[in-house]
Amino acid sequence: MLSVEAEPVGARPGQVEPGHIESSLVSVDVLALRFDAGSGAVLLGVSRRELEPFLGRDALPGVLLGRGERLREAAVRAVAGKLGVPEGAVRATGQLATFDEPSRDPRGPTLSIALWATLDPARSDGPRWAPLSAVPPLAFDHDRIVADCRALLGERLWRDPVFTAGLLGPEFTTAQALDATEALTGDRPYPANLGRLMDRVPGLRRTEQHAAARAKGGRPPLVWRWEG
Amino acid sequence: MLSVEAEPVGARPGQVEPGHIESSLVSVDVLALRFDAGSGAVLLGVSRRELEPFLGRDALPGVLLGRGERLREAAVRAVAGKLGVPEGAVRATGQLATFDEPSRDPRGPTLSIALWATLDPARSDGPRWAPLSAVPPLAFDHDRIVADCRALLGERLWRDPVFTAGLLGPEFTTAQALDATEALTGDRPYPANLGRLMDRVPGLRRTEQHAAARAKGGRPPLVWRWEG
DNA sequence: CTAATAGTGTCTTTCAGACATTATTAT
DNA sequence: ATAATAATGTCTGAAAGACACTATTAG
Repeated sequence: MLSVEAEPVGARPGQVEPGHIESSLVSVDVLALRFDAGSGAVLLGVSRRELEPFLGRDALPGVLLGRGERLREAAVRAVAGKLGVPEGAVRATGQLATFDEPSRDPRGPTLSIALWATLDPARSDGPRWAPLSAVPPLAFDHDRIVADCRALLGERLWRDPVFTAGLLGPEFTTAQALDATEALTGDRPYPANLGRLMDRVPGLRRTEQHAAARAKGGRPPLVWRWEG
Repeated sequence: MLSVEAEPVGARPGQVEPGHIESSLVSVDVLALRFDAGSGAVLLGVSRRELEPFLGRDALPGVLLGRGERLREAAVRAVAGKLGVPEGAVRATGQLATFDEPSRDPRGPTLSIALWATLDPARSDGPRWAPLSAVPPLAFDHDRIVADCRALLGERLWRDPVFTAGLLGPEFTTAQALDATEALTGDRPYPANLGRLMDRVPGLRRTEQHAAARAKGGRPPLVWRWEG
């Protein structure tokens, strides 16, 4: 299974000889998500490329995985280096999928492991954030990565408390929950139905508090909070 | 917590200097599944290691990913080289999760990308197959990989027609469907309930045919078939 | 008051879970 | 007939979907 083993000899492309390791490079590309409570938008962090290829184009923040480095370390490094987000602002990370098209990077075959990262919006302001529902064209195959992974993120919301709490923060209103759900799934649920769904999320509690009313008037929304 | 699940971000050791690329090796480890229609067992292909480390122990079939090689190619190569299964016997493959514990291989940091592969049982006989419900202790962290991925396989059955058709073959009986579901999820559904679930699987059709009766007598089961 | 926003009650449909009952076969 | 195996009917409860109605705020 590893390089030091002899593979059965036969003319197969991609064959690895013992001692002579020539592997694809591994990059970690991050869907860095930042929930703006004010507008209710889920923002995706993008970075302008300062090198060829795709110089000047937007791209997902990504780094090459270092030897012995863990995926989430690399994701934090990417978010810090490419978006300027301090490491402490990364609330949680997790795997999405791996993209292995050999021609996805013109410099040579590169594996891309896509991770999500949820950020604390108070500590991750910066220049380049795009609403997840209107991401500009990106470099490499990142348009495809975003499209594929957006569906995965939509499935994860409310099912994975670590992701959901990381995205929405320690407390949030029903209105914000509706906005975030719409941003990730493309579909806005009915308030009553989302409320029942949230009642069943482990660790999430409906409080008696109401948030401050909005500028335009209207009943103030309920506050939800994670316990533990 | 499962490695494939979300992780909160904590303290991180180790950094990588840019410009000096020294990446972890990438191995592709395969959960090669073979459904034995006779016994109703889902069998996992394991290979005995012929080199250190873990000499003589069983392990998942795996290979190092070659430069520019696709994950699917590597999975087919692993199954062919380590299990002796001809390439044409691989019906389908897909991603499961990535395991990035740096110490998972004593020879050095190695990323493991776990894939599933479904095999044609008629063309993939061989020496070492273990029921998925009774896998022997494996080398490296493969026990953990199997445990984590078994849950993912259970979720995929009936939801992913490519996986399900690859596992069960072009046609199968209700009894076999019950057995396969029990093997992957650990839970045997009621026949009526599984029948209704299968009625909703796209591309799967309940036929009017009955399979040959079993040796012990009893009503012959219905045959299900994929269309297209 | 009205407009805007949000929460609640409830009906419907879908789906999973759990049987009891009926059907078909070998012996 | 009896045992073995499988299919079917039906009841229950959980969950999603859809909507009408009520509640609370700013102006």
